Amino acid sequence: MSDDVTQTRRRPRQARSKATVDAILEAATRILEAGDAFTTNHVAERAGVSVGTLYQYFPDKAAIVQTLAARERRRQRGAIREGLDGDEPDRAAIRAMLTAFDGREGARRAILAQILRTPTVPGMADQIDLGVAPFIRAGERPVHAFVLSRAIMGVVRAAVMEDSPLLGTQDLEDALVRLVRGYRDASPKRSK
Amino acid sequence: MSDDVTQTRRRPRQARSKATVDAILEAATRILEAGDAFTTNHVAERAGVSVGTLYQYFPDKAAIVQTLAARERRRQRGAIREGLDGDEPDRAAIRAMLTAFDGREGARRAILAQILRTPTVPGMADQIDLGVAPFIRAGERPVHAFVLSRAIMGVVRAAVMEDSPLLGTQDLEDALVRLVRGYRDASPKRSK
Amino acid sequence: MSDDVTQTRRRPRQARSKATVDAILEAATRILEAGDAFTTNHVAERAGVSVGTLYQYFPDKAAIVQTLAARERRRQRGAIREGLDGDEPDRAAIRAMLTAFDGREGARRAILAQILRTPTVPGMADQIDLGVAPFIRAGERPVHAFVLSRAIMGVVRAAVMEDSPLLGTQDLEDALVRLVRGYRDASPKRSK
Amino acid sequence: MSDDVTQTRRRPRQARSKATVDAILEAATRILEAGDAFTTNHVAERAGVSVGTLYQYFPDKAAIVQTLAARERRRQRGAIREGLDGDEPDRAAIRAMLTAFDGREGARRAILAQILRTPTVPGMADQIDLGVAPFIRAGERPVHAFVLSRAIMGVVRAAVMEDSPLLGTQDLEDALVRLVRGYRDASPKRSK
DNA sequence: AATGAATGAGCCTTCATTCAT
DNA sequence: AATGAATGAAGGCTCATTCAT
Repeated sequence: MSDDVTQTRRRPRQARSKATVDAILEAATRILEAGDAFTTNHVAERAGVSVGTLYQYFPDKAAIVQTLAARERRRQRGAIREGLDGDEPDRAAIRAMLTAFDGREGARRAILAQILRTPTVPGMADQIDLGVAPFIRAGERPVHAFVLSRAIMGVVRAAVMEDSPLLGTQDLEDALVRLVRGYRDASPKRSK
Repeated sequence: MSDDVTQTRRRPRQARSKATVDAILEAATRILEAGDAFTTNHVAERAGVSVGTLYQYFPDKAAIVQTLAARERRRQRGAIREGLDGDEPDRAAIRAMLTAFDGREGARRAILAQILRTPTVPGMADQIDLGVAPFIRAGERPVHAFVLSRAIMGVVRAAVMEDSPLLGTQDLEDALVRLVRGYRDASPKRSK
Repeated sequence: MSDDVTQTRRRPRQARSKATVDAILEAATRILEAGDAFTTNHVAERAGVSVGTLYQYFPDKAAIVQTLAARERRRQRGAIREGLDGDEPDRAAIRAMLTAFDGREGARRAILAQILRTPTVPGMADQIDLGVAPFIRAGERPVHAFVLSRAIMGVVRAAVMEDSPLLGTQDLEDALVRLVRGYRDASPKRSK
Repeated sequence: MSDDVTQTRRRPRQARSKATVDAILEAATRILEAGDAFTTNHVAERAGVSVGTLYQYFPDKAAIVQTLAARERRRQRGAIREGLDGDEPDRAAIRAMLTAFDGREGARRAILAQILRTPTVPGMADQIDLGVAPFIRAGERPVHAFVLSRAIMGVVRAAVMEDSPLLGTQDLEDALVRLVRGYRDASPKRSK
């Protein structure tokens, strides 16, 4: 539906709309990145539009964050998929996740923080599970996908939020790979 | 003992004071639990005291959360220590962490969320590292403590925040133990 | 012109804005005049706008007072300048200062009091010095400008604040002129 | 009445009271001096008594300031009187006023500021007038006492409040003397 | 007399959202 | 479609004052 890429002539308004939405999201990102107060008025101002316009495209403030979060998720998933063909898909996936935070760490961290702060960002978890597919042996039960995905996310989130010096190091990547492989290869002993 | 980060304005020396502080903390817990708006006025009201009284014992709103968080941490650490003597200290520790969230999950989750929401809750990370000591082989580098502790925290947090049905199951406990042991026993291969 | 210390948040470009700002300042004046509690909420209410609107035009409470003060200063300076061409510029200046308080003494007094009460109303003194130029002989040292200007201000302030019956009388004007001329013509004897 | 210096045995309570009052006033002074928040709780605490006790001796906060102000006035008046016998009584008086602010300028300034801030400090003006007696020729009308006293006070106040470098200089003293003598010797010309 | 815990009205300020233009 | 002035509920916090002990 909204994926319609057809190039018709009669979409000048929609083009403009797209530009406006982009401007708003870009502004939101920059504000988050800068650590400035994330208010609708600021976002609108920085986007060069009026608050009124902002509310024409987003029902409320949370919607902006959700959109940002969705974009982030999509990006990650894409990156992970790309690595599926290589000979170390798990490492590739981890590298993808970590790399995502290299460039504009500030913005990512802020988005992350904002997401954590926003009560309703549903579906987040499911999305993550998908992304973690490569880590799991076929046929394993859901609990394993859950544990592995949350474990990795936990480490990445902590590294970003705590501004850890480990971010960007080979050490961290190796450790995460070890985490995944160790889990996969360990015998699922039950408690006695 | 010496880890009480709480900055009380007035040391509650008298019985009445102690009761008041407890009432406030109890009210705060209940409000967090109920998901109601966590405002100083609400907390005070629910505690049956005036805002002024509240501010007589806590310098600001964040201090309340910090106190709650400190209590939680202390509890966890104690539980972990107890398990150190058994024959499966790692499992004991994990069980302790998970069990902590059994009873009043709502409150715990809320406290957790509130902590995440409160910018300044320093030392949290270090505390966590300490608790994770039993998982790590002596002599391992810091990166390992970091990764393991955050991984576990990530899983626990996710389970609590997402209200996962896995919470309280043997499956989850087993999976976490596997995570820890797998990591510990895996050979720390470097990337090529 | 360039002395507008006021830091307006939003420049009132539109007619409505201007009207709003005026309403706020007028309300502030009336409240000060009436001796009512000078709170942002009261000012807004009396101005017939919401607090939010008030804060759209003034960054904080102090800014309102500053604006009022700036207006007052500007008025006085203008009046003093006008008298510079006459044959009794010193008398003209004094008359200007005194006259300023004739009409709405209550308001002026309140503004004065409020200024004294507001910690940060910088530059006030310098402004005064300028206004006192006509009283001083060219080449005199700074101490003289200081003493004369503060002396006059002291008298005027006292008359206004104490609600002196002398206010508006020829006597007071004469006495002030005498103060200025006496000082100017006295030989600057040093102490022995 | 309260000047009764008789040393009876039966005044232990009153002695203690006196000590308490002094402690409170001393604490108030120190707080004013330090620029700390001048609140009744702070004053009581610093005085080593409870707020309740403070309110036992002072009906309200303003009373504390008034007492401080009264003390200050008394001190000044005394100093001025002492100089009346010398050959330059006017200079002596001025020196007395200025000297008063030498030692603990901070406190004086604060008291001054506090006085200005406190709406009801009645009688202040009259007291001042008395002190200025030496400046005025016998038989002059009230307006002259008013103008001269307020002029001097204005200069002193400004010097103190603006923390002028002139404070303590011979220049300032000379200028004030000049102000007084110039006024006294000037012919009281009327306006045309 | 003294204590100090408790009070609560009230202050300043923010910001998501609306709606007339 | 866009604008942006206006709204006002709500929040965190202070502090003079009271009163049971």
